[in-house]
Parts: sequence; C-alpha cells; structure tokens
Amino acid sequence: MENIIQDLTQKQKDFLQNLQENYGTLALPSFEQIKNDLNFKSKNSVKQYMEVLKDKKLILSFNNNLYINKDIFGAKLVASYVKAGFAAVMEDKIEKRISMDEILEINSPSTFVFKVSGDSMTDAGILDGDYVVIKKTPEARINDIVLAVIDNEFTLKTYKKDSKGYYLKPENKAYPILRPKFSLSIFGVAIGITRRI
Amino acid sequence: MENIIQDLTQKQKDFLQNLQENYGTLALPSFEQIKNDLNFKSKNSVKQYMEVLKDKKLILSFNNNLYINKDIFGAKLVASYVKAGFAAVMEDKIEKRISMDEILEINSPSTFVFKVSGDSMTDAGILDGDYVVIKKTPEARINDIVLAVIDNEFTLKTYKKDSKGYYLKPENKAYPILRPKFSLSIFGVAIGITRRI
DNA sequence: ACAATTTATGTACAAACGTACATAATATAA
DNA sequence: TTATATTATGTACGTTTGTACATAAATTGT
Repeated sequence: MENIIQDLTQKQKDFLQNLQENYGTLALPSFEQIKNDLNFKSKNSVKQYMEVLKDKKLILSFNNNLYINKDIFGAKLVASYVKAGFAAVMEDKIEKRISMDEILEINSPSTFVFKVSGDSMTDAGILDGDYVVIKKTPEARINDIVLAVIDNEFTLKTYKKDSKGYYLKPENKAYPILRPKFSLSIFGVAIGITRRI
Repeated sequence: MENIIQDLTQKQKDFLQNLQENYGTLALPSFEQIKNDLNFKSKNSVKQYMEVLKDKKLILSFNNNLYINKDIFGAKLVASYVKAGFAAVMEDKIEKRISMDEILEINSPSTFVFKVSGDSMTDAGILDGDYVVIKKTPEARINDIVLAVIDNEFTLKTYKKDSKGYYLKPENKAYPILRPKFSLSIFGVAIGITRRI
C-alpha cells in the first residue's frame, strides 16, 4: 500500500492528501464540489485524478459512493519482531493499518464498555481507569474474565468453579474470592481492554 | 439518543434498522437504491422516512451525503460508578457511545501501533501480545513509557533519569534497568494500549 | 364501524450528476 | 529545442438525483 502511493506523481499525491484533509473517511462529495474545494476550474480535472486513483485502488466505491481506501488511514502496525534495528528502518516494517474498534468489535450491538474502578484485577493487567470491553452474553467459560452480577452487585472478576460451586476470583492477592450468597449471573464476558495513558 | 428512538413508530424503527444492517456507517446510497434494497416500490416511501429521521437527527448530512447518526453505533459506555444495581438498570445508565480509535488517536499520522512481546512491562499492566499505541515524538518526559532506541535496539520501557544520566526501567522486578552504552533516543511515547482477550 | 392518521405508490420535472470528447497549457525527457 | 507525457480547462449530453404533488392502501384510535 505504501509503495503504491510512492509511484504516484507529486500532483496526484497532493490531490489524494487534499481529499484526506477535506473529507477524511467520509464518502467523497460530487466532482463538482471537490472541484470547488480543491480549487479546480473544471470538474474534469477531478475526474481524471479519480480515474487514476480508482485504478490504483486508492479510491474505492461502495453503494455508488467513493471513499478513500481506509488502509491509508489508521495506525500503522509495526512488526512485532521489531526488537533490533534503526529508527529509519522502522517505517519499512509496517505490516498493515489497523483499527482498535475492529479488533474490539466495538460496533457490535452486543458490545458494552465500562470503566474500571479499583485495583482488584491488576494482576490480570487491568488497571483502575481502564476501559473494559464486554460482550454481553449470559454464558461464560471457567477462567473467563466476566462482568458478573453477584448478589445484585456488578463486578469484574475471573469466573471460577470448584467443589462448592461457581465463584468469582479477583486477580489481586490482596482481595478475597467472592462466593454468591444467593445469586450469581453473568452479564457478559470481557473480550478486551483499552487504556489511555 | 436512546429515547428519541423510542418514540419512533415500529415501521420507522424497522426502516432505520434496515439502513444500519445494509449500509452501516457508510454514506447512504440514493433513494432509488434504498428503495430496491429495502423492497419498496416507490422511492417516495424512502423519502418520507428520511424526512422523519432527518428531523429527529437520526440521519445526518455531510457533503450532500446522508449518514446514520453514528451515536447510534459504537460501544455503549456504561457509567463507571456501576458497582451496585440490577442488570435491568444497566441499560439506563448508558452515558454515550465511544470509539476506541478516537480515544487512542489512531487516525493521527503520528500514531504507530506495535505488538508487545515479552513480559518486561507487566507491572505497568502491559502484557505480552498487547497492542501499544505510540505517538511518535523525539521528546519524552521522565516517567513516560517510551518506545526507545537504546544502542540501536528498540524497546518499550519507562524513561528515567538519575545522577548518572538517562536510563530505561522495565516494569517487572525480574528485569534490570538499562543504561545506554553509546546511545539512547526516543522513537515515541506510549499513549495507550489495547488488549484483545 | 367509522374517522383520522400513517404508510405506500405513482407520475412528472428541474437540477445535479458523471462521462465523453476536444483542446489548451504545462511539465518532463531526449 | 523538440517531442512526449502529464495536467488543466471547456462544452455538450444522457442519466440519475431529490422533490413536489396527487392518490391509494393500510393501520390505528374511538
């Protein structure tokens, strides 16, 4: 993807960048409007650029609307094996663009997010203030991290079972395990976390 | 937002849901195409629904393209104080829809992501396999978690300084601190992490 | 059962759309 | 300098667009 952009002419690069700055990930407006926004005097100028960019798959069409190929956007996933090398080399090792919203299935109707308070899960790498992504489901497997309702109280813990039955385990030695007095149900299962530092 | 949807008629709700399922967050196609996709026989049916939904701000217009109001999409941030309550109550406590890509500034050109390997940062809640979001900048403050190049080798550590100079500190007691033999530079600063469980 | 409202269909039209074609201006290469 | 390719502008046209208006069918409330 990066290299496809390389062999554009400078004017084509500028054009593409202007599209990005003006319209981002939204659908592109009419050629007439692009003409005005990018200060051309004929919408055919726009058309000619579009032809090139469509050929190179930098502009894609959905539902008769044109979009900038979103692979151009987004954070660049650098190869995980980058443990040695030079900073200059790094940009060559870009694997692909990624979206955290996709990884965490944020746009699924069954996905809920809540903010963690407390340090009962720090040993699982879940800290106070983290966003926890929960997939709503009444079923969980043993050892899943779940958002559970235990005795009418919500809590995020690891789902466990022993001879005495199901219980919830904090991932922090300072906290005791929780056994339900009268009820334990699963709101959903943790499928990911996000932390803003 | 939720309540606005409540006082739609059932047919209007169905219509909106069909739009979501067919077009997601993309720009809506022409009324003619929607007519076909949703099996109407006149595009005026589509127009009449659109009028209502635009009035209620459930459909928005950008660049002469129509979009479903994205607040309808996305994960629902549940109030962080949800520590006690009933599952039924939970859906009422939805604060807003959020995007992890926005929180982590994924679409900024200076944002890089890489996958963590190793357990040298577990005490900071950064585990093997996590995605670390790095904002590329040559400057960092003491105690920032940084992606640094130390003696030509990339590593993710906490940026520290003492009387002997700058050094890198793993957040895991099992690892020793790293002092540069001949060079230490900052590739960028960690601004967030994402973990897929 | 009837009235009122909502939902659905049909037709007609001006404005906006993308495209084709012709041509001029500019930049690049030999 | 001259030839070639790229970039820019202009015009003309058939198609598609959203909208207005009229009307029919279905649903809802009383």
